[in-house]
Amino acid sequence: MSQHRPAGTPGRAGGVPALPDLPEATVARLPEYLRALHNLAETGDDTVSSEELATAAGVNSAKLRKDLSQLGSYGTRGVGYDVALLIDQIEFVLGLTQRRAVALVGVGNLGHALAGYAGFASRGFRIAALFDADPAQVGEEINGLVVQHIDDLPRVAAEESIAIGVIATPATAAQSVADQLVAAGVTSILNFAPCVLAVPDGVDVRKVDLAIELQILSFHEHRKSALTGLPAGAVASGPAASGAGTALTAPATGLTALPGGLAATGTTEATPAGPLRPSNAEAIGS
Amino acid sequence: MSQHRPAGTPGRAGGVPALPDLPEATVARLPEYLRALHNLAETGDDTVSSEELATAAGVNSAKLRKDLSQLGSYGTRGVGYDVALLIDQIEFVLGLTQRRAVALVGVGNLGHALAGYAGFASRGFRIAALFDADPAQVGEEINGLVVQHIDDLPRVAAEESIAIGVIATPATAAQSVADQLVAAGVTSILNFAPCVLAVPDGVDVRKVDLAIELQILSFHEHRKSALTGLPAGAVASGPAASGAGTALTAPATGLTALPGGLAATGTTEATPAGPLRPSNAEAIGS
DNA sequence: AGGTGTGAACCTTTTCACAGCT
DNA sequence: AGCTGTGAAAAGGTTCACACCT
Repeated sequence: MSQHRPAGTPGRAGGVPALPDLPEATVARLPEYLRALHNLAETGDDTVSSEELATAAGVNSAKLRKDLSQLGSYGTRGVGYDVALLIDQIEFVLGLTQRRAVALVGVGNLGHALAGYAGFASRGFRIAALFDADPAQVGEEINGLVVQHIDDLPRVAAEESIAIGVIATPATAAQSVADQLVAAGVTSILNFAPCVLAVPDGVDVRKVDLAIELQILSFHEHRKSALTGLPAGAVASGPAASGAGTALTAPATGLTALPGGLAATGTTEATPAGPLRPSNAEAIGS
Repeated sequence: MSQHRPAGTPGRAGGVPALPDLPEATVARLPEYLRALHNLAETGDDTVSSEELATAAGVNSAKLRKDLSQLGSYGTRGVGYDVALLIDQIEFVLGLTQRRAVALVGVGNLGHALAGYAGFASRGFRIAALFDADPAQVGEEINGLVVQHIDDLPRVAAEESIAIGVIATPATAAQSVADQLVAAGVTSILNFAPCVLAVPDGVDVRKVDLAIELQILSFHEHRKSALTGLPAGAVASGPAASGAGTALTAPATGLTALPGGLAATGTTEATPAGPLRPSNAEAIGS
């Protein structure tokens, strides 16, 4: 969201004891803690220390404790956190106490897979309807749901109280679909199409772009091979010429040969490859 | 990666003119710029201003300029950026001048969709091999590729120079698959399984968890309805009891009713819903 | 002893605002 | 006149280290 905060009204205001504004970074990690907690609960653990839970969630314990303290969370000093209690807390904060209805638009390749993804159901969501613009797809049954025409969206969205939409259409269709979702009352969108969506204020959009993830990895690959391959100068290949004008100086300017400092720009907390390997019954796929 | 930077060696060291350490936040945005640039190139634009490109990529222009300046990029004051040149620059930095070979493990529901995803091919990657542990799947042909048994990974990875692996297996199998990928020489992993992977130093992991994305949206939904629904006190529903001990005080403690300040914690730059709707020929799905 | 909660230091990222080039 | 490149300020996030509770 853009929404430059009105600059006043930070923490508490009236007499409400609320701790409102969870940092966005914390919000993004809570689901990971939740998953780890469910694993622990399955294996019968009653309490867990910040250290254990942190490892299971792939973060460090300081971060975890700070995150949980934001919830005003109830750990016990000297003991740890009550697993069941913490699950309830996080589920409450994330709004998962109700099973939320989701509309999925676009039942192509990826849409099909998403429609059949068991992880949504097991983690708080119910795919309530499938839509497509292609009449050839309409009527098909996937995983017990019949694909409906996108024009039926407003009616179905109202009937099913759908507030979250998933876009799995080609990029060309995505903006139009987003407009229709918003018109139908959807206020949160998960977008798998590789394009930027314009939406009104108050509507949240998250984007997942599969190719972008790979491109980020590619950067790190490039970086690593620049390090190991050629310790100093001598770049192997410049950019593949694609018809640009001026000579491509910048690549030659550097960026390829790194001096000394080793990459700190990484992506994951590379845990020490050992003990903990939380199993999880949830399957992606068939 | 963890890798606490050795604390010395920041920018340049020897005589190399390099500008090594791109900020990770910048790296994560470069692919988005690249996509936007390709759209512009298709529509015949030769140059683009930071303002235009920023809008097309869903960021603000200050951020874009800072990002591009990190590349030592060649914009022209008073004019803008040369589209073709910038494409080359970014592709070079991201290591996309070679088409990188990717191994995909797990051809279930999601794996199938990924194997058929055209966006990988069009954006710098070649799915070089498909693997599965299930003998029933082995031999199946998907999109022109025959599914091989995971045990063949080392051989194939060497033959095809595979450095990037994608995991689309159930969570239970993911760690073992990751180990096998690493053993086969893979140094970057994109993980779709809902679990944390332990990998050695020097291996990058990125994770995409579909349910987590929805849960983050759910939080914002929860937040919005807390705002509109009940301006002051009176929470409608506490957490669904799930067998915890102590009374669930914290939820009652607040978090539900927000005082004044409007949400700034959002997810997207909510662009003003208007002009620009970059079309893009890339399709997710069939 | 063991482990949470948290102020304070530190680092990264974003935003501002403007000098300086074309 | 227009637009990039960039220092400096502000905001946001992470890590440290320890007081304090059980």
